[in-house]
Amino acid sequence: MSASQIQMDPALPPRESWADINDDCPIFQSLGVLSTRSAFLVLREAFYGATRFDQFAQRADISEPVAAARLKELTEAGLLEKHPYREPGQRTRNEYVLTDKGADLLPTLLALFRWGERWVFGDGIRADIAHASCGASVDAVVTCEHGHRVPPGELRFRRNPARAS
Amino acid sequence: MSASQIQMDPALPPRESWADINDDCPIFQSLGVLSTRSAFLVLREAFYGATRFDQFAQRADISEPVAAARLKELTEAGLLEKHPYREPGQRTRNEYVLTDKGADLLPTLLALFRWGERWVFGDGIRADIAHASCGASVDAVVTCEHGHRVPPGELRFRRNPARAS
DNA sequence: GTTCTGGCTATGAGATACCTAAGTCAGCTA
DNA sequence: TAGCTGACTTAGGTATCTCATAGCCAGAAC
Repeated sequence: MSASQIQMDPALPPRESWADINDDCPIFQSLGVLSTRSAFLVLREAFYGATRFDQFAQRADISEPVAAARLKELTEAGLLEKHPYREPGQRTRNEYVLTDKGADLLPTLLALFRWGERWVFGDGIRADIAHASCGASVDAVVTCEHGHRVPPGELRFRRNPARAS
Repeated sequence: MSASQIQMDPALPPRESWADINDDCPIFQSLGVLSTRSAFLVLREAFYGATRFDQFAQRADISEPVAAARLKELTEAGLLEKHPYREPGQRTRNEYVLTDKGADLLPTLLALFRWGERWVFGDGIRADIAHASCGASVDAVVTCEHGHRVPPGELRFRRNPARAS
């Protein structure tokens, strides 16, 4: 096997014989909410500070019906929350803010961001996300609970584990 | 602004006025290859050890035409490589293996995996990915180049930076 | 009351993604 | 030479995603 593959626990049966191969997979489940491009773009804008309907539509460069559909889905899925607010002299409006569940997608978005920089833009860096207090660029780094940086070849998949935490 | 939003460099103009808002965005560019559910599933199986056509189709639980289309796209995009090989008494076949570019999506997939575990499965953990040499669970952790673990509130977005590296 | 504006909603059409079922094709086996 | 098998490909249909355009509605402003 190549160094980029995840080692499978030798005690596991061959993958072909697993039941519910997708229903039991957290990646597949995550894609339930995130299967469309516009969902990623709406979340991107939420992280970049958008809260209002027209901001999402305009900044993500998606049509209003799509923005409405995505905001509704993401709200129903618990990634965004609708908060009514009122500016003086204006009627009540809703703003959409990230919940903890939505905010927890930051490592995923950041990993995608960095991958795109490295492999699509290459050296022509157009933007950067940095640690505000020290100025260094950030990335989503594969790390174990003991704080080790883990190279791909040292990953092992196992089922129903007794988790160390 | 909420603690989950990324701070924008104050020197930047308001986001509404940015040109090429998506063309310049590495997330958007990454979604060019990864906009479908089946692309994620095919990559998942590549990380789990699939190399042959029927393994991808069966293990990802997608139809053969979709598997063929995705393998072709991912190969053309440089995430997978086709390698002819031959087992004794068999004719030549192709195996599909992750390139460096494809393997570099591991943090993204892992981040999605962990998010699904936390927010879809909750405590009913069905699987785990661990550091083989120490046994601890791994995650994709937002970390700066100086090694700091960076909380969401301390992220800052900036454009055309002089990168520290 | 009439107008205006922000925040959606409705409609219809085109592209994409997926499925099942059937077909092709190379090369080993008998 | 006539299967057989693994690796796709083709055909045809449904569902989903997206767009552009147009409409609706609440609540100021006038």
